[in-house]
Amino acid sequence: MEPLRADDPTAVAAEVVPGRVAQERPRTRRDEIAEAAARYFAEHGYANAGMRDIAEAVGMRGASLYNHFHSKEEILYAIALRMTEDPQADLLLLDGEGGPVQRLTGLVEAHVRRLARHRVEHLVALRELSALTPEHRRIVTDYRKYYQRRIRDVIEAGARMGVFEVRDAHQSAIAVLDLMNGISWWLRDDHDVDQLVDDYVDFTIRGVLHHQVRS
Amino acid sequence: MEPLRADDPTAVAAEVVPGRVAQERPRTRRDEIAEAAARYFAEHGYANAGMRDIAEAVGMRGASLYNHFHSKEEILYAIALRMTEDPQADLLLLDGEGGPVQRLTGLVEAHVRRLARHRVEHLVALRELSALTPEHRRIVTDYRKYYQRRIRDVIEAGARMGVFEVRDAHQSAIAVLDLMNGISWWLRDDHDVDQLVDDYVDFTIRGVLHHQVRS
DNA sequence: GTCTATAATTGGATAGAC
DNA sequence: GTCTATCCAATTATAGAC
Repeated sequence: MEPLRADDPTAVAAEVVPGRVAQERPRTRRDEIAEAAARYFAEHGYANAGMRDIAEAVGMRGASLYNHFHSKEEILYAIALRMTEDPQADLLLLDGEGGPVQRLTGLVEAHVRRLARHRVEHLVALRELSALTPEHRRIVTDYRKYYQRRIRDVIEAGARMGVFEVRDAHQSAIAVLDLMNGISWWLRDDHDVDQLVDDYVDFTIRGVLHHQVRS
Repeated sequence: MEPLRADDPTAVAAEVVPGRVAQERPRTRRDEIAEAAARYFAEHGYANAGMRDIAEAVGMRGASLYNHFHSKEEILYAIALRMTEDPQADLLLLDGEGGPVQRLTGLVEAHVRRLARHRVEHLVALRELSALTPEHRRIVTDYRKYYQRRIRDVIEAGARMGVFEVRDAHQSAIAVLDLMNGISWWLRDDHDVDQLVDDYVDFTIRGVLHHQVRS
């Protein structure tokens, strides 16, 4: 018989409809562990992190972690899931006010700000995908694909209206995402986030998508 | 007493002066193992690859690998070193003919083509940096910093001449590199490389760096 | 240089008291 | 829910024959 444990994160994932705003939950012990683990994973790599290391970082013994997570992989999954699930809420911006330029600009801003806020978790989610179980990896990947598809669609709409100039909206969407996600590899805490946002709106909207600012 | 083994890759690294063309070596058994390992690392992750798995992929037993490498980490290091050392040769293009635009265009082309040729090794070198020993990681990182610095310098030169329009050459160099390196995460073998090169020259030179093609 | 066999250690996970 | 103590599986790496 399976003992009673913390909720399976898979269940949480199933409840969230892409495009819906994720619920703000109260900060639990689980979250605290996941965050400490993310910091450790980011610095030493998932594989080089022992359960004892993670436990120490949060001030308990290795065995106690199993009251909050079934396994080490589940900790990683919780991190990766959060970093792919939460951004789905930002996709509402693509149905918001203005045309494709304003909408996508809003999404880029939100994406970069969120990434700056959760730099380590974001890095871990990107880099350690291959450490997830196939099932968990699939769930995370599906979210990512949906997010990318939505961006491609705005780009396509903008291209049809003549505000973007692209050869292939799919390829451009990839470029925009790679550009933004690259940030998590080198961002430091002392970076000016507003400046960062400005730069990346410029790189993506005016750069990759060749939007001409009308004067 | 240390037994006689394959050359320490560190020694190879020390011989190469950044900016010099790396020697073309005859294809050794070591290279064969490293390539097979890279494919396995790319698919399953470095940590999930056992020496037995790598050995099987190349048609031998686990113990036999130790005739070619001192450790599993050394295999990874050989891969990572090759993927950071070889591109240094392309930096010669930055001292070549034409102005900053032509020179950097040439480098982007070379970079993307090289990346397409060695997609798996490139991905592994990027993603598994944290699995290297601190010493090895430092060597690889130093090469990368030098490469990035050289790109920043051409961008700065182009900006001074008015052919590029950038706020901060350093930040632009990062964006250009992130954009290109992102390719290794999603590239498939059936991709049209010429098309890819055209797209990424456009994304970087005309996009990120805002170079206006004079008509 | 490759093999079989095995040493040695790490590290995820569990048992059961408190 | 946290602890101590421990199990046990996996796996890097070595020994020594061929």
